[in-house]
Amino acid sequence: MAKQKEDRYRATLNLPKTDFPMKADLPKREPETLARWDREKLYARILEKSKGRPRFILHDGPPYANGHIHIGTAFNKILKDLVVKSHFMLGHYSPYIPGWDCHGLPIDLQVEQELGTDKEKISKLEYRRRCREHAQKYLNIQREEFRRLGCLGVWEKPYITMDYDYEATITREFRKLVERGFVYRGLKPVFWCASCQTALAEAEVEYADLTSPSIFVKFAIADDTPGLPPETRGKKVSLAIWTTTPWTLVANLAVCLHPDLDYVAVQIPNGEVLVMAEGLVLQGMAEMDIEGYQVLGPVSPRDLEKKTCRHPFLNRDSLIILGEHVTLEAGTGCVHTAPGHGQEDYEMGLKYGLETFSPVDDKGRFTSEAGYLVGEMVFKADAQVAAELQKSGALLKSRSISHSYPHCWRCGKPIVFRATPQWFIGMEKGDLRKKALAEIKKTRWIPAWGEDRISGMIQNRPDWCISRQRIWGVPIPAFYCLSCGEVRLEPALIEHVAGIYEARGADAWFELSASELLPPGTKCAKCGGDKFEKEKDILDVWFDSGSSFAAVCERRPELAYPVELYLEGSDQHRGWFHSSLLLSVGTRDRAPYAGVLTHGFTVDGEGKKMSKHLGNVIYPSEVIDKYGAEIVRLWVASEDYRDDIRISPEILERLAEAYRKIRNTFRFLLSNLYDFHPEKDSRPFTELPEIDRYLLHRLSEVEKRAVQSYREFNYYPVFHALHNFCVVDLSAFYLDILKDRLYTFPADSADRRSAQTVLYLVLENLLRLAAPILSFTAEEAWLALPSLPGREPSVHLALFPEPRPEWENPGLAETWEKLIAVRGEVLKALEKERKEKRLGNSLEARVILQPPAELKDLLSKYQPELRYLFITSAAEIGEVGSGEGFESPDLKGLRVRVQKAPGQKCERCWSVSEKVGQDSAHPTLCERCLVAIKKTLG
RNA sequence: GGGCCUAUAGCUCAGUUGGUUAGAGCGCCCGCCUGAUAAGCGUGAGGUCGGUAGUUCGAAUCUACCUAGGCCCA
Repeated sequence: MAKQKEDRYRATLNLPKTDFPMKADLPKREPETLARWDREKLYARILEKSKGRPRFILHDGPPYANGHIHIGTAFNKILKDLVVKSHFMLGHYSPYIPGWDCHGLPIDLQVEQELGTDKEKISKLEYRRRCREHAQKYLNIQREEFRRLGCLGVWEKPYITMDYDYEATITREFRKLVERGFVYRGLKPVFWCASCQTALAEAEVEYADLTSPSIFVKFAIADDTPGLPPETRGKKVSLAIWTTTPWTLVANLAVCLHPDLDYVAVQIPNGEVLVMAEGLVLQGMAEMDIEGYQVLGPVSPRDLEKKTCRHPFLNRDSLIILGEHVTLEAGTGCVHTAPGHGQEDYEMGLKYGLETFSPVDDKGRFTSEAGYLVGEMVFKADAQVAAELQKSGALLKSRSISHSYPHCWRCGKPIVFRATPQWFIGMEKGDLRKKALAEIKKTRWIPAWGEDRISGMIQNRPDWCISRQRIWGVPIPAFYCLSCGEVRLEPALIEHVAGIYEARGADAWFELSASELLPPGTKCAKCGGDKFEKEKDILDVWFDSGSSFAAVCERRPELAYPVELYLEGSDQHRGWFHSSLLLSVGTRDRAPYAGVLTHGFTVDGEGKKMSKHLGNVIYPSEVIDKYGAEIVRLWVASEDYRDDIRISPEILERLAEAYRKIRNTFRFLLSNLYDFHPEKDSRPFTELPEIDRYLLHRLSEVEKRAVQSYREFNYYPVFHALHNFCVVDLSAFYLDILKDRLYTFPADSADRRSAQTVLYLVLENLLRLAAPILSFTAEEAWLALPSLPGREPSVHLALFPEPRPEWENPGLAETWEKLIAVRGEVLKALEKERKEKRLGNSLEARVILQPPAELKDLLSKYQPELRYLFITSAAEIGEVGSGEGFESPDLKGLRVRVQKAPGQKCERCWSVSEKVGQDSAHPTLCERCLVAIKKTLG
């Protein structure tokens, strides 16, 4: 209590007081808050409280249960949390059920690698058990990582695609598609390892240099084919093609030209004519060692379309087709096309109705369809094909080259591209493509260009190949008759299997025999046989996650179908949005969502992709350890997610600074509310001083802006509005001016209580507005608010502030904005004096204003307020001679003179007054403080 | 190579239907205060709007091309 001499009156001031720490200590405090939320079952209470309100469902896109989360995953989850929390506070029922995608290749491959050669020793069932374990392990890890970010949701009961129930639903959704006739079996080329006798996924293929034959071959065409120049008449004309896989010529069905490239007919010394792309003549002739050739004239590729050429050594024709994939990079511009042996070839084959011809068996040997080459290994057949070409005179040139070629990552052998039977969902069946496109139009895409993007993809995509030759997934529930080979893919049988899955999961497919999986007494409809074999393929994982609207939204009582929003990165236009749309349209004739929001990808400070190689990777765990999850949340809220999202040490440092400013503002507000009881001390709005009402006007503007932005899923305007309000309106203006009133006026005076009324309202409302973003800090400050019965025990149980029309006062705002502009000029004048070393603290000053005509009335009217507004000891209206004082460059005609304020500095309030010393009992106090302490001391 | 998208001060963002010296906050420089103190306040300096060429009386804002970057295909 014993104050120093110069602090005699300190005890009579109402200085700020609070336990709310300036230092956030987020990495330490956040886990404590999370634990408390857990204990108090905060999320259950939120759901309970909002039950019955209009639903707003954000359906979670399941991340893949593999590895730790990265900064992009964190961004995505926090963005979802902003949507969900803000919609709760907007007055919705917005339950969030997180999910995980558990089946699929990445886990399958990882488990396979971990097993190494042990894979051969264990059963498929045991293998799947290990995959399940792996998925569960990472699901648990990621769940903790997501929770640590402060994201709320039903974490104890998420949806999991490997749950038995979910697996049964996948199978039932598949059944519906079968029922509706979307599913068919067809051929499609896949990577095939002849040594392992297995199909390979893209990820299982490694590229390495390989020496291959490089041959140029003639495909003869009639000399009177339209599109050829007249000079070719009577000559032997051929399309020249180039290939590095001669054996695939056996399966050649077409030669492809680019519709828009220039082609020419070239006569070579033996009198024959070759057709090739003009841009490749020079290079091609050199490679074929042909000299002395002569270009006869242009060839029109479009005229050649659907004409035929002659297979070089088999007794059949090949079709001439057009494709945009043809390039001038190598070869001749005429591309040998074997639909059974190449992806582009396959697609071109579909387009032109060619057979997916692939006369090669599992072991990489030609089948009888290949005629005399039957039984021959395809790579070994290269030489025989070359010999055949030589014999028929179609071989232009043969040499060998070294190039990059796909190899099996297990056995290291070169692989082949080979057509195998696969299961498909037909895009044209039941107008699937058309219906999907129509549904896209009805959906709200945020940003709007998402519509073009996904429409383009749906427009151009081939049929969906849904079969995968792996183990870790949901089996395709087809059966094959062992005696006649007939395929059985029937709704009733599928439904039977789905029923089994409910109790035992899809493992049952591997555990039970075909007869155990089929209803008793099932017989082959064709041959009457009763022995069946199970399909070996599983479903594409996109089928799993794409079924979530059925497995989750329709089945969880708190959710519904369709939902309001799907929200993921823009890669999901090809992924989850896409598969969900096709499955939902295929089974229910509508999109599963009313809206789809996409965000960009996280990149570094320069806008470059993050990679270990570049050393620019930022890990969420590191940011959390250094700054806290709150800063990650602030980052998510501060960036415009429509574009790529940048993150760098500098960005984080800036955000940490912005955070400190906001936190300190909260703290300062709290520290001046220690003796304020909202119920009994609040002053009526109409009796508040003008500046207080002006501040509430500003607050209502910020509220409107922020709430509107939340409604539109725009978060960075909220961040900017809150930050700017704290910095500009509060810290630099209102609070700075208010200190005098808060500290020096009697504690219970109307003036001080008015100020506190505003501070309380400002803080209480700012915390609500900040809560979705600064979930930890808003809660911490909320709990430090002066107590008020009936207030929600957590800020996350509160709603956003209601609009306050009575606070809005544009006329008042206009007046005060003018005063603030004058204030700015006065501050410049004061700063000028300070530079001249004539002034330190502004309270040493008296300012004299000479206003221009348009400000004269205003400033005269507010003259008594001005000294407080400027935080000087006096402010008067008067004459300032030209050339004297400070002339405002912005407010034309405003002149400001700064003088030393006359009198002495009051020991208590520090302002300078000529009336200091009037009372001999308090010789160091000014007139204002005399009044104040008499009230305070009684 | 194709589809979709992005490009305003060191950072995060504003810039209505093209029209006076392109704005805000932060950061930075310098200074003040010491009753928000690992705080608070103030002044100031920084962009010609990714580049080029057009349309126009006039463009950051419209068009074309180019460059850089991102996602998805190939």
